[in-house]
Amino acid sequence: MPPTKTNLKRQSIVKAATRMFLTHGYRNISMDKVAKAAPVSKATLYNHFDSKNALLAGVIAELCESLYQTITLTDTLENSIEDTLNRIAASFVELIFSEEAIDIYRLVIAESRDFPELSQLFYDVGPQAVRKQLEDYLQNLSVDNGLLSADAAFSANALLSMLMSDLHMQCLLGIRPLPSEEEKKQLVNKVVSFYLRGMPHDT
Amino acid sequence: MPPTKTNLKRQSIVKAATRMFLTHGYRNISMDKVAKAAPVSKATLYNHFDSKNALLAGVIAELCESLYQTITLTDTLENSIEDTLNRIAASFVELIFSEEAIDIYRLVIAESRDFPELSQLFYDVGPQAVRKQLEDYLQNLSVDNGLLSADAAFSANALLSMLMSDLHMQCLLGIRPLPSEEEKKQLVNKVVSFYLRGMPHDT
DNA sequence: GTCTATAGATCGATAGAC
DNA sequence: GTCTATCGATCTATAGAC
Repeated sequence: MPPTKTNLKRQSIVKAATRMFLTHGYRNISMDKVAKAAPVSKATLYNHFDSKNALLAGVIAELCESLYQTITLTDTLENSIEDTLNRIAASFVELIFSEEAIDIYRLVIAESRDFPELSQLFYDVGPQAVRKQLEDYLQNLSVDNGLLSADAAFSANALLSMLMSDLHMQCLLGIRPLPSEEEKKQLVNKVVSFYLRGMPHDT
Repeated sequence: MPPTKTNLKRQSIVKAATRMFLTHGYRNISMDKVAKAAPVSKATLYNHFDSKNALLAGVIAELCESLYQTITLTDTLENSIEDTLNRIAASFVELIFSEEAIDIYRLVIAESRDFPELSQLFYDVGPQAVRKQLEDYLQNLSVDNGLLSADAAFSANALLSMLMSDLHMQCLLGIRPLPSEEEKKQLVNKVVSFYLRGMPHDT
């Protein structure tokens, strides 16, 4: 896709709409405001997106694409279980407690009744992708070492849920700031060590 | 407060607004629609609530009050730890996977940017109240039996977080139906047994 | 494709009669 | 207190000139 003048306008529109939707919510942002911020005329805006709903769909789609690229860079080195879980946990915590991830989650939840397909998209490329990755790792671990029970799905959910804790709820509700690097580090350490004790094992 | 005609009107307004805000979201419901559904005239509506924002605040306040009454009925019998945790877990799961609780949570999140004080109210009388109750129980347990580490707050969070699992996220996103009684029962059993293994203990 | 100007509907909130 | 009627602002979306 060559950077024609039209495509540049489109990028400008999506960029402005993304920022405003994430910051102030879909319902609070009018097409006038998006056009003004892009900056393009409203006719140009409607030339690229048939409706405000279509604009939201485009915004969410691009956000999910970049979200997915952020996620998939966790490697599966041959370290100890504890080290690997710590790395996965740390990258997960880093992801979900980012300003952007919180904003996307809030936006998708707010519009989930009117746009369930966007919720599904977000869930598949975000939480579900991470969960699946961890589940596969735990499943292989079970086969190789006989360390885990057969229920790798439950184990993966348990770990990720504890990493969210109620910190994530508070951030989502906007009643506390995002955790500091130190807080995130402590959270990961506590959860992983708790988790390892709870894992079924032979000894 | 006697059931005067005015109070009945007010109740009717709050009831209608509650149902419509929870079902369709605050931004999608106009004061005209609330008045029509109550049914009262718009002037009467504004006589009881100075603004649409004030109406939302009233609705959330009443919802939180009834939410809190639903929560505080967990008793602290002198049963085994496993039994007690199972009962607390079951009542928590029953609460958070109710249609109404999901709707309130979604509404509060959607409006958290514009009404952080409502988010705070919801958190205090809902999640925080349950968490505090469980934390106190675990704290006493620690003192009495020497069973737990000093960090009762972390332990309480871990249990409640696992009980939410990603089931709660999916329900919040509206991409799956509420869990059946059987699914909730299995979730509680799995989580509590996993949790008990992870608890620090002497043996 | 992009612009200005505007249509048509609906919003939150209010005035004045009873 | 409650009603009908309406104001001014703002919304999504479109028409027509260039």
